[in-house]
Amino acid sequence: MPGSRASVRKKPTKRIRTGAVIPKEERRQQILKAARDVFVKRGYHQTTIDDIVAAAGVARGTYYLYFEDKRAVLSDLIDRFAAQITMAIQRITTDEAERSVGMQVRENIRAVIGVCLRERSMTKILFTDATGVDADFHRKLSTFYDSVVQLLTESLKDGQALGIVGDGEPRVLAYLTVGALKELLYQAVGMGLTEETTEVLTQQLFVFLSEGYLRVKLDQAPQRRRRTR
Amino acid sequence: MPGSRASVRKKPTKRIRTGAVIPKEERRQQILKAARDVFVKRGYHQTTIDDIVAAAGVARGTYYLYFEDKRAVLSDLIDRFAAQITMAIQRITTDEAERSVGMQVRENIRAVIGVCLRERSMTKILFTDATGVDADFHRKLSTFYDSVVQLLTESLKDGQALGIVGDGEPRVLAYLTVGALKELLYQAVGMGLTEETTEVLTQQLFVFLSEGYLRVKLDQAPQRRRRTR
DNA sequence: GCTCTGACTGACACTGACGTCAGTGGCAGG
DNA sequence: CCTGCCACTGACGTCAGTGTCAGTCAGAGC
Repeated sequence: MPGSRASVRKKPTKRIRTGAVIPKEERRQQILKAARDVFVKRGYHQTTIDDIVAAAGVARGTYYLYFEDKRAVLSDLIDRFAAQITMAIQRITTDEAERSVGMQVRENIRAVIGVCLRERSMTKILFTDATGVDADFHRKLSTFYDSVVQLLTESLKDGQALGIVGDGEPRVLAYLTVGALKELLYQAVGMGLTEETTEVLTQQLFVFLSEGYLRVKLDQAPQRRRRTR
Repeated sequence: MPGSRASVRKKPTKRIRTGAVIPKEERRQQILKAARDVFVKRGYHQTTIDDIVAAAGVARGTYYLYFEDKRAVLSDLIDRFAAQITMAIQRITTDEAERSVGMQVRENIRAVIGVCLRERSMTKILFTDATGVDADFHRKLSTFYDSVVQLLTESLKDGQALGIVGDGEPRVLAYLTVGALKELLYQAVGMGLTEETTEVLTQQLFVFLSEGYLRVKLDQAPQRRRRTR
């Protein structure tokens, strides 16, 4: 097989567009941005490398100078987005007097919603494409989710010890919370809601976490504490 | 191109396995079941038709006798599953005295969780693969979700009129509820929980919807009713 | 026993996406 | 002006997966 590729290559047509020479990192960004846009429009699985390079205005070969394959761009995009979300979350403290726990919780909700509404494209990609790519990718994603859930779970456990959080399996409560938030964001982004609605959504979720919404008497099932009001 | 396929076909090797002749519908089920199992194991996008027919123990050609393409099996599987879920949900009535609204809500939660834990594979497929297949499929899925959300939204609206449901935008509350349930199910299935945990999960979600879990004073934000306890 | 039917089979032709790499040209340094 | 460098280009070979269809065979009907 060595050297057997002695065939004459047709010279690459006439004109070579030769995009302006551009700082490395900038070109990388250019491709990432293009990929993101195409992913949102067509969906990750429907997208081909050709789609991406066409959108980025570079040649197929250039793409492979910056990324291993299609997964690599997605991976990079998700990493950055996950980092943004992680950074938006602040660990809750009980000792600092100026910001009550309630305020801190609210602040976290607000921050996450803010990031997701600011990065609408990425939010959509995270929820609709990042899932079901392949086993490796799934592991990566799970790790991210787990870290969020883990943090939340611990906070809830602490909260329970302090009587700030009602009872229930902390991990389950964490899932319920994250699930509610995810769906809210997914739908918000899908409906085209922008950053301006952050406040409203934050409030709704906060109230939901604080008091639920069912005001109903259970006549037969085991009655739980506090049904008076 | 017409007739140009005049080449001699090699006779299909020696032995033709020729699976027993079997009632049409049965064979269809056989393929569906095999597809489901493979989808769960490899994920929809990683699965090829060859994987499916190998698992089903039929020939490639047979597959195309029963399904248009790969999407078609998935579509069929999801349709059946969606139907099961839809049927599990009972519209809530306020007039019948014997089963309180609370019980009916609980019953619905229990039923949905029951179906999903009984059909673990399908639950996993629905949540991890059904998303991001293609535009048409996405529309189909959205229609299903929307019908569920719509039903829930209307129920919540009715509930608010009766004072059974706290205030808040009904549609948003519906999203929060569905989101919480989805995540709970996804994680439960992922952790290998079985039908036996239905009761526990139902209880947790019900309590969550009834009273949330945050028991915290908001010192600065607009105070909402009922913070005493 | 013979024929006819139709479910079933699997080799084949085809396609579309992939990753490569020989070649191009702008530019910095001599 | 020349030369070497290197970011960039795009045509090419490859291949995995698809859908088809000529061919096979089991069993029903005569």
